[in-house]
Amino acid sequence: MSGFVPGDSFLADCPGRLTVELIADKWTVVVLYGLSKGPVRHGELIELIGGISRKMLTQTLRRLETHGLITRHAYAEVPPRVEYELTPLGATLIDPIHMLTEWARANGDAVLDALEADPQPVTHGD
Amino acid sequence: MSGFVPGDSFLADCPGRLTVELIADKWTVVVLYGLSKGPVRHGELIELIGGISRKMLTQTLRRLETHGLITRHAYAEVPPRVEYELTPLGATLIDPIHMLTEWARANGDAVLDALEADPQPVTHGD
DNA sequence: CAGGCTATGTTTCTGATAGGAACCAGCAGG
DNA sequence: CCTGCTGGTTCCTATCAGAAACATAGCCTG
Repeated sequence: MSGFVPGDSFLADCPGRLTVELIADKWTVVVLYGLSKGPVRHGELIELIGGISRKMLTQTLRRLETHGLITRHAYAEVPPRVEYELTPLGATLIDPIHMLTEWARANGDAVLDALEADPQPVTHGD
Repeated sequence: MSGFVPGDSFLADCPGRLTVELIADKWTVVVLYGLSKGPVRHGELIELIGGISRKMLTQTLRRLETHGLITRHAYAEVPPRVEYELTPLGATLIDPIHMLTEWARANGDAVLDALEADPQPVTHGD
């Protein structure tokens, strides 16, 4: 192998690995980013994120809630108002998430550029 | 909204957002982590990662390759030997990835703990 | 008072995707 | 000739994502 020592690896069935699989998700990262500036409403997230359906947003928020990363505060008003907010635990995720998003912002063009340059051999295509 | 200014947001259809969706993926993060120490063979990744099928690994590697994050070097030997390695661009992802994995390693227990504590209302379950 | 509006969430249906297992290539060795 | 090694692909199915319609529940309008 390469330089992996037993205790170093989260590459197995362990809490760390499961947690990576929890947040390493298309919508999860974006939602957490959307919550990184403070409490946000459901509808605000829909507009802010763009492209996510209500279903996926609710589903993602629920998962984060049950994992203790965000809280859900529903005000008993009409029309309903629901705010989501990072928990202290969830707040510690802001830094990693921001590093990722900053990297994407900085290198997004290079990545898409490489994609254009590679006309994808299409090994078994057609 | 909260504190999002127009230029700040990657929350739209832009290179940054697309790139986040590229790497914010269950296997992608783990594979990149597996490659972070140097060139690794296909079979090594299978064992190292654990739980990934050859199909998903190949698929993930191909996607990373076409996006310019890794290179694939196939040696014309028998039995075949194929090594994957981060490109310079891909290497700049190590820091963000490691921050994420370190967070997961540190907080994995807390996350799973919260999951146990929340017996998930099961809104429409059953 | 009927009907529409609001914001959140759920249901339904369908197309895409992940996952597993079997199969393929190509050569070395018994 | 048959087996094994390694990387990769194909097939099939269970699961998931996405879109759109429906549900709720009170307020506002006509």
